[in-house]
Amino acid sequence: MSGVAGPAPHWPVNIGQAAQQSGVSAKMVRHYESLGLLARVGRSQSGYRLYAQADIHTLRFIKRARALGFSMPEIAELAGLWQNRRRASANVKRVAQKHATELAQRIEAMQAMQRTLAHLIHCCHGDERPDCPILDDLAGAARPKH
Amino acid sequence: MSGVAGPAPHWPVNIGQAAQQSGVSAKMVRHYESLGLLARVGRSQSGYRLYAQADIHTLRFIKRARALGFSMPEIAELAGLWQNRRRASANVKRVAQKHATELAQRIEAMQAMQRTLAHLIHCCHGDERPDCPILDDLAGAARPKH
DNA sequence: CTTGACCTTGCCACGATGTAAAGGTTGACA
DNA sequence: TGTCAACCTTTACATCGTGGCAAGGTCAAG
Repeated sequence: MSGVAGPAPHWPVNIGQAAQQSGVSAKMVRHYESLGLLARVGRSQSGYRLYAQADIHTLRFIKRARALGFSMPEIAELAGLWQNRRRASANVKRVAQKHATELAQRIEAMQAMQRTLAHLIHCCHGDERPDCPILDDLAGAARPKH
Repeated sequence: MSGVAGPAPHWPVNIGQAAQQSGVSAKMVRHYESLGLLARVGRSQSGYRLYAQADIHTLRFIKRARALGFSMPEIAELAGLWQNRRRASANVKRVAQKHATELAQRIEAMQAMQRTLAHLIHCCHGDERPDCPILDDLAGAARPKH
């Protein structure tokens, strides 16, 4: 089963192994736990955290959700739904839809910036002379559009 | 001259007026000063900051550059070029070009997220049943593409 | 017993902005 | 004169996700 390289570790594992298996840094594993995203894991006699395979799955879930840009509260909600066998997929879809909408808005804002930038860059001859439409715009020259 | 509403203030003005005239919050005016973006302004006998019209222009410059997504170090560089009469517009253009490139990369990353999200959302029927391709994806189902 | 790799907790940093606290200044008004 | 509100001052803390460092405990191998 363990498609990852290396000898199959014997479970449960310490945080280093958990980090390696999940691709999440040990630091962030602790952080997720402190946020309540990860159920509090067991501890060894000496206080080391002990992770079962289910915890690794959760960590991978979080990592994938982060890669899609979900915020931590959103991930918390998604993880809750994930572990609830009686969930309605509509709830999951709603969270994803909301995130997608916000993402689209941020993209649009950045694209607006980029359009303006591209225009200014296009207008700037970019030589040794000091005249520069980019600076003129930033200075609020508010010069007529044409 | 003062196209902004209200009676023309008598210069120099306090930070509140400067904030209002420039559209930058008083908090951020102080912050920009601490970053060295704004030349240290004069002070009244009682320690109040005093702003001349040139300072308002600089604040508007910073605000506009922020609106285009430039970082504070980039704005510092741009402001330096702005105030240097012997600048080469090529330097300005280089800064803007670099920013535009980074912006494009971030936009692309977010669009990649959005494409995946849109696909997953499309696949999720979003009803009361628990089956959900969104959660399946997050759980690393890594199901075959078809 | 020592060494080195691992783990623990806790604090600081980023970037840009907001909020809040605790106190000084100013101007108007009774 | 006293008072009050509006303004200013500095300082500290919050965001969000991540990295790094420090001081110390644990464990396994030599």
